Amino acid sequence: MNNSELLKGTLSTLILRLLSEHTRLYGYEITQLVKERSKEKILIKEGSLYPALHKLEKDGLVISEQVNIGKRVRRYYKLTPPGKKATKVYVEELQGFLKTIEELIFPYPDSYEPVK
Amino acid sequence: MNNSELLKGTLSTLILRLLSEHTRLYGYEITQLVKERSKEKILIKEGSLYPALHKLEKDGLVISEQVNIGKRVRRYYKLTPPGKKATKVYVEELQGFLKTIEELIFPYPDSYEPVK
DNA sequence: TATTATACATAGATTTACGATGTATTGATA
DNA sequence: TATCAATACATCGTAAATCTATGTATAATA
Repeated sequence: MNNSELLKGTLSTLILRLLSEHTRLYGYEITQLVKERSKEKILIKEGSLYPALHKLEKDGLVISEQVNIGKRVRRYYKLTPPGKKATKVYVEELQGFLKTIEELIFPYPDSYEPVK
Repeated sequence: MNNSELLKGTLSTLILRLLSEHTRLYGYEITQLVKERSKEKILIKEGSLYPALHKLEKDGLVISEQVNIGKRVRRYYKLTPPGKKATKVYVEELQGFLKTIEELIFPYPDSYEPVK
């Protein structure tokens, strides 16, 4: 068990959520943003990020735009209208899931009766 | 995105946690317990549960004991001493992760400055 | 000049949960 | 009594997601 396992299923929601609070973001910027805002606890690897971004684009939830910064290439991503709707749905789903897991993980009232 | 993806990485911790609050549990009982306590929101499938239990046993975190109930067989699982320690570690790790994700997902102060 | 940071990308391995399937007993009900 | 749902175990093959490792290249800094 490690963060990478726990991260599964939450990464795309996380990306969408971050995009929903910024006009546009590029890959490296996302990794730094997550790193900073999670206090180094979540470090998204390129091998996870780029495939995830490509999938989001393939699914029409984000669109990308290549920008030249000097000789360097930067690919900016932003939400599409369907992406904005999906973000709302996914975030709510994730919040619900987190709440459910917390209720299961944290101590609970002793109302449980074993299956007979 | 669905619960099964979100569940990844949390299932074994969930099982360990439930075992830490009961002397012993058997497979089917665990599915029902999770179903009940999650208000039907998390339904653990046999195809997930048994491999997970077997892995926990292989790793020495739980031990099982076969009990005959009439002609039917029941396999009870309980924590080993290392399993108890691991439970504590995993649960804390999961709680930390949930907290981190929540902080990332929920609205945050606008202190962020884009990477230059 | 060498190293670190920036910035993209992908191939292959690993992990994990699920769907489908199988076996068998028990209890309810038609 | 026959049938179906619930109980109870298990495994195989698949799909999805992330990581490691690797590669390319530019920019900044020591």
